[in-house]
Amino acid sequence: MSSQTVKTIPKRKTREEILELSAPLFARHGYDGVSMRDVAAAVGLTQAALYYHFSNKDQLYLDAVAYEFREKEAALKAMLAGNGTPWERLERFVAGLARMMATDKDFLRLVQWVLLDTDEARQSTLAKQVFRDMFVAVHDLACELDPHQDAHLLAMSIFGLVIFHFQTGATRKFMPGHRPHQDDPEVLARHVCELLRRGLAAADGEAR
Amino acid sequence: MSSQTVKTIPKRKTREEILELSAPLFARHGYDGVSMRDVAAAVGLTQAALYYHFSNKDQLYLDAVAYEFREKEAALKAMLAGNGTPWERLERFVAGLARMMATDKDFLRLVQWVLLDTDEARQSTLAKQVFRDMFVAVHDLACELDPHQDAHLLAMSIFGLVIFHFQTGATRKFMPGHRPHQDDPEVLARHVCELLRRGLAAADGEAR
DNA sequence: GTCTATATAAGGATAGAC
DNA sequence: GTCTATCCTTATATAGAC
Repeated sequence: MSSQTVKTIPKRKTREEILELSAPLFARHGYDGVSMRDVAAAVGLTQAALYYHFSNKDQLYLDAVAYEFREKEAALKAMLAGNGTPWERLERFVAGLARMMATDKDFLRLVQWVLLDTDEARQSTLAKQVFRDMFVAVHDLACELDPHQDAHLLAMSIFGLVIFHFQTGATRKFMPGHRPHQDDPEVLARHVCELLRRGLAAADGEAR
Repeated sequence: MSSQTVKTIPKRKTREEILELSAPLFARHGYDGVSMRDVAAAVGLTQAALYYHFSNKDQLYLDAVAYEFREKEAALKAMLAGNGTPWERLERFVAGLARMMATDKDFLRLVQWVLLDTDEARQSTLAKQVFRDMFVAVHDLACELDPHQDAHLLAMSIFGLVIFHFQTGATRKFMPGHRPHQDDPEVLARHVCELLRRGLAAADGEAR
């Protein structure tokens, strides 16, 4: 029945599929490490078809990264929403961020690529788009936690404490004192929160 | 007079020059972002000449990174040597690392590229070669600072607190609360040491 | 040691049929 | 929307002269 072309249903499906399948490629190999041929092969199309959906490789990359980041936006915001004391919210955020970094390696790697990007325009676009909201929220939280500190530095330190552990994930296992349970995001979150709360002062009265 | 060929004098000069000039290129654009043509142009040779000194691009890259890392090794070790209380040594190290990261952007970027490398062999080689000695020293220092904590996690946190600030250097200026003096390595070092010493407990008796 | 010239492959991108 | 076919550029690497 119905010889009429049923073209209203699968509309725009391909474009999203391209973004979804190319994002992991860019995450693993970076912009220069992925060719249009690679993307086409992953999606199951020819190169030429990609140019129907995106004007060029740069645009495809930019959209793929933005797509991946948009996917994470809701989750990231949820971590910082809600109520409770500043410390409770900090603990919730640190635990959530750690869990996300442990779970979605591609997202972490895309962040790293963006940080290494030398294209000013591309970097500022993506930075503002992804990092800014996130940073603002943590920045405000930092203000509440300790009004006397530099909130900018403190917010960055909070991110760094969590993210750096996962950035070094692959090389950490060659370092002394490594034990598997340190890869557990909950263990890391506890470590970070404890450090933020009291520093090293918790220990016995070691020299100053 | 000696008609014998006097080949002992200018030996190996070109090879080192290639390494010295290509390392900044790889630092800025990564392995895939630099072609043999680029390197040749930077050194003032033709592509073909590069293959006299290195068997292929991979080897050139590996040697260039190792060369750059070896250059930094002495400076890094000096930071951790010497005597004093653990806290004094920590402060000296944090300040030195911050200054190095602020000064030598190329070195920082090479570290980031290595962390993103998906080639297991290449990564483990470089990681052990550069990071390990460094990490061991900080790890031992962490043990002295607080024997009750996980020294592995603590050492990584110390690195992360310093390095992450510089990794985000280019994007930090788009974030709220940014002021130029935060880029000063001394300011950062003080912030990090203060955080490590007392955490946020320094503030007034905020909740918990 | 470095050059010129070239082989061979891979890359981004477009034209035009269907 | 997707294909085939193709163009042009850039890339790694080698051969052989000097």
